[in-house]
Amino acid sequence: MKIASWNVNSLNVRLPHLEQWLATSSPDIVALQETKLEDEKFPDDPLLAMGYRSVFAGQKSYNGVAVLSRERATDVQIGVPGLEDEQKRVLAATVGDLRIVNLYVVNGQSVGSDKYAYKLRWLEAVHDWLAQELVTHPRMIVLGDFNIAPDDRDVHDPAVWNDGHILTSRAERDALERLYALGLHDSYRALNPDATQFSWWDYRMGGFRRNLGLRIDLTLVSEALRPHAVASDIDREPRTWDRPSDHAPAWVELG
DNA sequence: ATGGTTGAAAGTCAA
Repeated sequence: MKIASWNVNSLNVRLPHLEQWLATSSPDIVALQETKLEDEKFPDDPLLAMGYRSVFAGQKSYNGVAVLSRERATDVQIGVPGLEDEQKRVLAATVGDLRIVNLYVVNGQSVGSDKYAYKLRWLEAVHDWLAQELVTHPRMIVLGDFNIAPDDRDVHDPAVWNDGHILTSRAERDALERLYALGLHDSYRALNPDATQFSWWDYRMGGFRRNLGLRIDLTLVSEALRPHAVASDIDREPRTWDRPSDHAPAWVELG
């Protein structure tokens, strides 16, 4: 059972890449972020032709999340209950005996900005919600674009990506560690303790060519699933394709 | 990293 996350940065542009990647990687469940598509424009027909059903929550131009699955998804939840947020960043669904929580975490722009404050508030709301959700759904995978690099192993240059920097600031990492404290474990790091591999490279300044990346796309597994997580990796190949997303797919395999 | 690139959209905003 392979479960993946990919920020596609416009599903309209990236559908051919997604199709190619689905054909070769054959995941069972895929969480997509930044689809940037209104729901009526979601390409559910071509995906269904490849054997994937879709549930989605999108908007024009920005944000947008979806879950693709070979098995039908049920109990779809859009957004965090009780959190006022017109931005489509959260989609949860049950697939088989797994609860899938797809997150497109707020970027935050820069430390101290209004968007940074929004990011931290948003993460706190997600934390409180997931604490409740885990009671009823112990077999949970929380995955997506977290827009947080967990520690120095996850950045190309810790001197640059430090406490003063967005995506690596202490408060952001504290928020991520509060999710860990719920029993949500970073499967990639648990299975690859010494590896440095990135999931995002800035389009600018030849970021990918020079491997100036961060690992910000995460697949967290709940305590009940941790013993079943047998492999986790990042597939950087789609980042080499023509007109790529700036993110690569990250995945976890449950045995 | 005080620049630069991409996407959506039609001048900028978000990342």
